[in-house]
Amino acid sequence: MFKKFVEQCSARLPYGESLTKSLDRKTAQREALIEAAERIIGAQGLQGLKARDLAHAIGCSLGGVYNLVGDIDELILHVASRTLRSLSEAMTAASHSDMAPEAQLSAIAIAYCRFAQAHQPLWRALFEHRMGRDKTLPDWAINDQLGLFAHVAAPLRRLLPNADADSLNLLSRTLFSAVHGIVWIGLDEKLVAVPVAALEGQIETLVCAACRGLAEEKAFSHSRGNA
Amino acid sequence: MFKKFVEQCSARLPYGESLTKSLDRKTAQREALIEAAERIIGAQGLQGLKARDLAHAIGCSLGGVYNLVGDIDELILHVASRTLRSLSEAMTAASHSDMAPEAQLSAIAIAYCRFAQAHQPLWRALFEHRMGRDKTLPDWAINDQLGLFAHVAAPLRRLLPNADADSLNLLSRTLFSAVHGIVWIGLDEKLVAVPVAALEGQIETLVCAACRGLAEEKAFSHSRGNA
DNA sequence: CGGATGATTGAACATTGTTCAAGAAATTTG
DNA sequence: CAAATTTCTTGAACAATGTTCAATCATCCG
Repeated sequence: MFKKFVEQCSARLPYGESLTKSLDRKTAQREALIEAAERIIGAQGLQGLKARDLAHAIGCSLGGVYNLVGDIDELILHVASRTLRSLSEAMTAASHSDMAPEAQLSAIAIAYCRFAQAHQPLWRALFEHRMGRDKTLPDWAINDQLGLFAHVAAPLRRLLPNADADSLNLLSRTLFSAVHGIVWIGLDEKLVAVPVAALEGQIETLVCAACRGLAEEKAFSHSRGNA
Repeated sequence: MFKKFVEQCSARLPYGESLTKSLDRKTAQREALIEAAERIIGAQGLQGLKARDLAHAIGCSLGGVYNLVGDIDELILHVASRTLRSLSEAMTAASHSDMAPEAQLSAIAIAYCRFAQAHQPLWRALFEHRMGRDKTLPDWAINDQLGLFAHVAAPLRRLLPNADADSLNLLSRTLFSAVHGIVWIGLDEKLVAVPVAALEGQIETLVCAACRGLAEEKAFSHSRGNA
């Protein structure tokens, strides 16, 4: 009876060393799985991701995939997490706090646009993927996404020194989302694609216009703080 | 030999009257199919649309679905077309050209947001749906979507009387996309949802700020017309 | 080595979209 | 009306895919 054995010595792990060794191997293989998934999504989009291809890519059997990861959804979430990390890095790299706030916001937005172009399938996967119904998004995945808005918050605070923290949070999200929308629709092959030069120009135009308009909004701290 | 018969009198349709009658019945059933699909997507989202359910819903066999419509993708496109029509109507209804341009643009944006809330699954389906690979979007579907930008163009022209037509087209698209992005991310259950009141407030804030910023941009017609 | 335990496998299942040969229905012709 | 011809409809079959799990294999301890 294995159960009894475990109950007797739950503190000491059975097969102590080998367990960790096999765990290491498992996490390594899991990493390989995530990387394979990333490659596939990057090349063929979310739709191209097939359990059998993954199994073949990392050299294990079909069932093996499912003891590295609970689910294909979970796997996609891991890829998304990676994508968000590199996206975040790209935005950080473009964000110089010695610029004027509008220029910094523009630069962040342009960086977002470039990243989206350069890794379109991975980037689209971030927003296309819907959890299979009833399954709910784990917290870490949500927090990853919220981190994106943070990039916008700092320059925005400099732009609007009178705004309170809640307004700034909301506005960060809003400005980010606006740029996201422009890029999303601008790169959509479904519609007539906008030339990329024009797209970046539009982003800059809108970000600058919004900045100017926001900065002018008198006393952003109180009267205009819409609920 | 039927072929020979057809060739002999290609002008007169064989089974003349009955052909049109059966065509009528077919288009009627097709309409029913589209409506059923609309109901299902509206209730359960794109993922909930199953060929077998559709067959059952309109009382025909599984195969029958495929001689009303070539494809599930095509069916979704028809539903999307309907959704775009009602969305367009909602925006038109909210758009009063006796308002100040900024107010009109705000009103259109708010109408977009309300429609999206009220018909979230149908609205999301517009942007979530990707054509199965290699299949390409028919022209009528593309034109449907481009029509949305037009709502923004008229008030924008009043706001920026000096802007040339190309700039206006691009800017319409940009402004629309920005609002779209705000709504898309604002309503995303994946992230912490923004309260709807706040969402509408944000839309208004951004649209107004952008309008002010754009209007100030001196001589929008020439120097600043980014490529 | 032998037995116990964990890991891996791949065959089997469930769910889908899609096709198509065969049967049913309808329409024309004689 | 009956036969012939054409069209429509059907649902069984297929292919692709995610997921599970009993059986097999590998590994580790004594």
